[in-house]
Amino acid sequence: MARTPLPRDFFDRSVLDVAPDLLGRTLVRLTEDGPIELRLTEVEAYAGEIDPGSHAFRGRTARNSVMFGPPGHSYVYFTYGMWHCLNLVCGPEGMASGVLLRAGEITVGAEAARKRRLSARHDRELAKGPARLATALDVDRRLDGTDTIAGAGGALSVLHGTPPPRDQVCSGPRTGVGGDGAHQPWRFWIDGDPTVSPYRAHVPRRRRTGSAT
DNA sequence: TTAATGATTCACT
DNA sequence: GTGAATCATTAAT
Repeated sequence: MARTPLPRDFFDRSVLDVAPDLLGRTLVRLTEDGPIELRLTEVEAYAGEIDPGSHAFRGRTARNSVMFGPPGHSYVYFTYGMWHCLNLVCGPEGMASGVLLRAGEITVGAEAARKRRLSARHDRELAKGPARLATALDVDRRLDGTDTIAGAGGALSVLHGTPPPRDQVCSGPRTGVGGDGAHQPWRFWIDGDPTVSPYRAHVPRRRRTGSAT
């Protein structure tokens, strides 16, 4: 049961139902170094065009077009000049909602993950944060739009796994999200898990160039 | 331990 | 031109 792939129906629901339900699931990434498996411990929901924190808030663009497509596909974006982040698109199609995969525990293929995460001092830091997770699993824009329901042999898929008891699922404000959507408790994590990333409030960035004062 | 800051490319306005 | 769903490093406590 635990190794049964999640069906398309799983993702074809409200993102606020899918996000907490993804905790404890198994993400499988087939790399050139072999399979890497990850137990999801932290996620965030982004509710499409009604959510100021979502990339889809200002409508469809070349970058976010996958979010407007069918559920169960991956949405990968590039940010801060060097990092990638991995999302799973939720339904219904056209809602442009998705779940950001923020952290997890590498259960298979830690050796392959370490090769890409040389700064990690402990294995629990391999995927402790969304950009670290993407780096550890060798995820970049080439995987944008990948269908995770394609089944075994696909570059990316999600298995049933072992979800935690309901009372171990916590929720709170999303990390690094400012503006009107900042207060929504749309971040979900497994209570007490050592691979969950630390919360960081949104900080407006100062201009690089420009005069003193 | 926590807080502050530079890195570095791309998409969008 | 501006700012970004972040990370690694350094400095301060």
